[in-house]
Amino acid sequence: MVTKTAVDTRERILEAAAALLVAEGRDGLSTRAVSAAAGVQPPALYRLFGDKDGLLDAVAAYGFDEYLTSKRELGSTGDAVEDLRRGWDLHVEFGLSRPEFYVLMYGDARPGRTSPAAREAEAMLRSIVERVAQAGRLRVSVERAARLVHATGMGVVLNLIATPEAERDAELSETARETVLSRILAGNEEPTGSDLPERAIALRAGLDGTAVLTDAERVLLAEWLDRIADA
Amino acid sequence: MVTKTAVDTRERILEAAAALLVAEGRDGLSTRAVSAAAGVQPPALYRLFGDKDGLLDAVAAYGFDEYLTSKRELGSTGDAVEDLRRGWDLHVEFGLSRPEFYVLMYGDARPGRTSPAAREAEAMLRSIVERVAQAGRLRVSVERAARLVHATGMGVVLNLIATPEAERDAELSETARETVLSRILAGNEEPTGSDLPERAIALRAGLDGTAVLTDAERVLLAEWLDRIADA
DNA sequence: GACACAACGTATCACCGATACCGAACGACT
DNA sequence: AGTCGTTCGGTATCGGTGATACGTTGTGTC
Repeated sequence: MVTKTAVDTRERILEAAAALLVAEGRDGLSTRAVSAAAGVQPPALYRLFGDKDGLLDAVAAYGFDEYLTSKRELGSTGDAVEDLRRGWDLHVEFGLSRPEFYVLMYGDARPGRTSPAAREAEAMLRSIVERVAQAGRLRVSVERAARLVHATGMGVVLNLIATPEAERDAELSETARETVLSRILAGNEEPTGSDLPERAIALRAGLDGTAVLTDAERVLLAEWLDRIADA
Repeated sequence: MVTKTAVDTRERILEAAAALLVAEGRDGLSTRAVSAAAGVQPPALYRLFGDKDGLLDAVAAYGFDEYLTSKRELGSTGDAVEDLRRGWDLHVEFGLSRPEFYVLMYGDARPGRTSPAAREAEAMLRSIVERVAQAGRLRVSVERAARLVHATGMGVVLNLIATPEAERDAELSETARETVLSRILAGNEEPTGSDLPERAIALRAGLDGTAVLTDAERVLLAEWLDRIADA
């Protein structure tokens, strides 16, 4: 048997804490229960994690990383937008399949504080968004796009977690995802056909102010738009 | 002096707890600190609120209701969509001006649980969304619209609260709001002129499927739309 | 082989949520 | 009117928690 290093102890504590979290919920994560389950004395936790909050942060990051590595087949698909969709879905899937860890990451909010695991997730998202921007498909700043996606995704997952499983809206995540994407991506969304009239109406409503078209063109355009709108 | 009823005691406890929450943060809300600040014995809390969680729920609802009554001038404007916007802004404003209460409402998430204050906010939102639907301006179900708005709004506020004040995106809320509204509302938003190119792009993207225009008309229309889009 | 230093384990502190139990005040019934 | 039952408020305390002081043991170094 090789020497038992500090990193081993740390890993063992995190494993025990994660198991305890799944088995007994968040309230079961007392320093005593964790130290007992890991076969360690309470002070060891404080030496390794400094604080109970430090321990919780570490447990959250541990669960998150563990999930990520278990899904490591998620590589880049070459299409940055598709990667963004996958990232969203992976995020939601993590939240729903390991709600205790997700809540640990995002749930106990305190003003001005972000858990390291949440920051990690945010950084991953940002790098994907940056690739979308480099592909020329972003229509807002990387900063804003990342924030919008992150905030919305978090809200959706927390909402789903808080909703009893039977009452959940199965399509909420997808709807929110496409809604946000339609806002941040350059306009290449698929034509649904059904909302074509709305687009025509919207365009027609703002037509008066433009100087791009001549009066005659505008009159004819308006007529066509009305036909599309009434179709 | 009139008789000191139980409801008075309850109110006094909630006031003291709310003050304590603002002054010392959430960790300061111990049963002992609250009971001492309210001039009451610890068991009284359990008689009135049953539980510490019950107390926290009551404090959250107290702070939320107090904020609502302080902003009671927010009546119906007659325009349901405008009311929805105001409701969103009021929600965000509450979260940012009283983050401790907001976090109490939404922050300590637990799987399958929703705080009464959050349910109250959700019910208010749903009634507004129902009025939007009655006005014929909703494009998805009331249920889905309400969930989408609520989840997104919550995500935005929690994100803002977690972000240090100096780094916050001042327009994040408005962007998210309009993004969600654009998804759930039927297309009759006011023309701002500046997003005319987007409308032209949107229309052009869906143009191929329509049989309302002749080929020649479509070619000319596409040309005009490109000019508008590039303006 | 002795020593300095770091890691470990015991014991304990102050505090927390929660409750059992007792006494007093109040109202109802005879 | 007097007794009694019931409900409410107060004392004291229980088990448990986060955190740490301090003695002890092991280890690497000179």
